[in-house]
Amino acid sequence: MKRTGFAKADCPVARALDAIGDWWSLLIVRDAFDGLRRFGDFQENLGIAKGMLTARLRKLVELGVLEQVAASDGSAYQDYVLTKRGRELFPVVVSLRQWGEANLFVRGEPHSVLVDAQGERVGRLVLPSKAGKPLAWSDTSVKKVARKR
Amino acid sequence: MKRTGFAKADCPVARALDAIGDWWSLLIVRDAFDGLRRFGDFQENLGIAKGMLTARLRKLVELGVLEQVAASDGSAYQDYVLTKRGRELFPVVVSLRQWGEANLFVRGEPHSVLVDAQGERVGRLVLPSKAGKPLAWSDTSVKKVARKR
DNA sequence: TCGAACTGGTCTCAAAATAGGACTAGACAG
DNA sequence: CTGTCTAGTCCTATTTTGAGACCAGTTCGA
Repeated sequence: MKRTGFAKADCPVARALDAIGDWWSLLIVRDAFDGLRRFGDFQENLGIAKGMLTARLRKLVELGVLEQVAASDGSAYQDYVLTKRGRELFPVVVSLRQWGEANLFVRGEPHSVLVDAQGERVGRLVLPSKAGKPLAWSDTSVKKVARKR
Repeated sequence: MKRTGFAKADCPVARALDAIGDWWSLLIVRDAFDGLRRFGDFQENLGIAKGMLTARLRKLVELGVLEQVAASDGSAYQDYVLTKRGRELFPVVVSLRQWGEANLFVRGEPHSVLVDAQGERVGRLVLPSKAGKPLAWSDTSVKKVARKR
């Protein structure tokens, strides 16, 4: 009766969700992109139970998404910062943001926005094709690997 | 002691995760992108408990991600198909796939791949800038809305 | 046309995950 | 030194999940 896992799935989507697809992990990553680094910062900002946060941070460190480094303020404490692997989650966070913006706010309702260095709102993520035209869902399909026996 | 919710958060990422950020919803959506439509197909393919699946499908229909339509095979049953809102989750699923491919498989380990109409593997998602150069995490920041009082 | 099997659920129970808070060891500030 | 802050650990109550028994309506096969 264990929670079902997908760590061994053939599908990268399933593995990704197995690794970071819980209620908290991506919010922690989002906060890390926002510059939060300390245990207490995450805990206060998310309102997460401390035991939960401890467990999630540990898992994210194990996965290589975050790493612990000496605190940037010179104290004896530790910071949690994104690794390269963690920073590669950027498109995941951005795609969720864009879907949420477009679908979960009533017109005119305020929300935080992602801006570039000039303060301009960024455009939408696109999946480029060889030809240069962005690919839509209907232009693609998933090629499965042969099933194990 | 209810599971904490983010349905009212200012941050679109938090709302998106509140809506679809659980263990099953995005896998159901992925399967829908793969062409699955029937209750039994999802149940068999995911190995999800029926009660869970019933609850998740109901929630996805409520959210407007899926809708129930008369079965395409002419039987008296129903199909679950992606709505426009559901199809807009495509970049979310693709970004998870790409992160999973790059980070959760050992070299040479087989996995399913996303291909275009010609059978070519698709490229990576990019966040375009005005200038045409793709934006990276470090080129962006989140502008928060003023806190409610 | 009838019985068997399939479909899409509901219901129940036990196991696992989560929320919330009390408690604590070491760091730090005055 | 003393009190406070940080980053946890540990405990308990509650919620969520997993697994499967059960069931009504639909479809199939002979």
